[in-house]
Amino acid sequence: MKKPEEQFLDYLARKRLKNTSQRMTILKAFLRQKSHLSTEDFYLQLRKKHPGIGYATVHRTLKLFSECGIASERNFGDGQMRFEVNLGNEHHDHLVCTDCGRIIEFEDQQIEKLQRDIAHKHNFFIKDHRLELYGLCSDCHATGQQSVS
Amino acid sequence: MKKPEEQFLDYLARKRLKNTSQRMTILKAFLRQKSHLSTEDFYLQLRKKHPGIGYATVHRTLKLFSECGIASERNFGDGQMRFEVNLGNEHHDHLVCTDCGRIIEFEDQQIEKLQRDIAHKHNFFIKDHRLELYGLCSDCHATGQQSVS
DNA sequence: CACGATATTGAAAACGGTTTTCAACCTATA
DNA sequence: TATAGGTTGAAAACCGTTTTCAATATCGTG
Ligand SMILES: [Mn+2]
Ligand SMILES: [Mn+2]
Ligand SMILES: [Zn+2]
Ligand SMILES: [Zn+2]
Repeated sequence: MKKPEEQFLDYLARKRLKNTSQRMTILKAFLRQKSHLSTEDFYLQLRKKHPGIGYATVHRTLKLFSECGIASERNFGDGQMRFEVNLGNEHHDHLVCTDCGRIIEFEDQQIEKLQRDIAHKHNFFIKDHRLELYGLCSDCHATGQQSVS
Repeated sequence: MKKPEEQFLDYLARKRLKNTSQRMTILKAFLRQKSHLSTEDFYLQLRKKHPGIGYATVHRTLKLFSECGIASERNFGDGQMRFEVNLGNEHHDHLVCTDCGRIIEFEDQQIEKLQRDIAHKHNFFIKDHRLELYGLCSDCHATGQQSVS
């Protein structure tokens, strides 16, 4: 597995795109951030240290990360696109706490197998899938209460 | 299981909402339509026979259907909200053809069980989940070609 | 039935996240 | 350094969803 930095630079070269200071700044920040951040949240974080970089550039660069394979776009149904770093290339799915927003990742080979079985049964060619479990994480469940809103 | 019409009328009564001709027209049309239609598509269909009914009313009424339990909102990641009639109350998941838009429904108790196991393992309380398999349906796969776009 | 309180309607505007536009600017190459 | 062409940030456009608002309809009550 190539390092993310390398993978991104290779992609830029391949597509005759340019290596700019903004792109490198965003890349470093992105690799350091916790994952599953929305574009907006990531931008707000970044802006603290790099107030000169515009939202549009952040947005475009995150899309580049996704195109070159070092990031994945996620959509947890709250109307915001989220991005996460691809560590290795293992697939995983998510538990999403609807109270505190916590995201827990999981992988289950049995489920993946059963999905392939279903697709096969319908003569369906799977290109991608998404499995998300929504509910309350251990912290939010423990109290027996959802946060007062 | 109560009939959808009845369930909707009960809901209106319970919430002290009014039984209007628009709502009844939309209800009848909705129960007749094929499921998984976007608000826009449903509205365009409806407008052919009932040009007087506005988009806002359609939108609001579909939300009412969802609230009273006779419909479910779906989001297949194309940026459009979709609605489907709840036949009975059985849960199901979807195969989504990314080429022709065909939706195939399925239900798999093994997967549901494994999901509960995962939630339990993380001490997570599941309120809802979504599982969608994206790819090519048998028709679109058979040709070996995606449609020329 | 008529009244009046209250809910509903359709058109248009507002909303919110995403994407594009554009003129100034930068990068890579020679 | 000169040039071609990609990049940038701000602002505007976009697009599906939701709200606003004045006119209208519903429905319990007299
Ligand atoms: Mn993840
Ligand atoms: Mn369905
Ligand atoms: Zn939580
Ligand atoms: Zn298809």
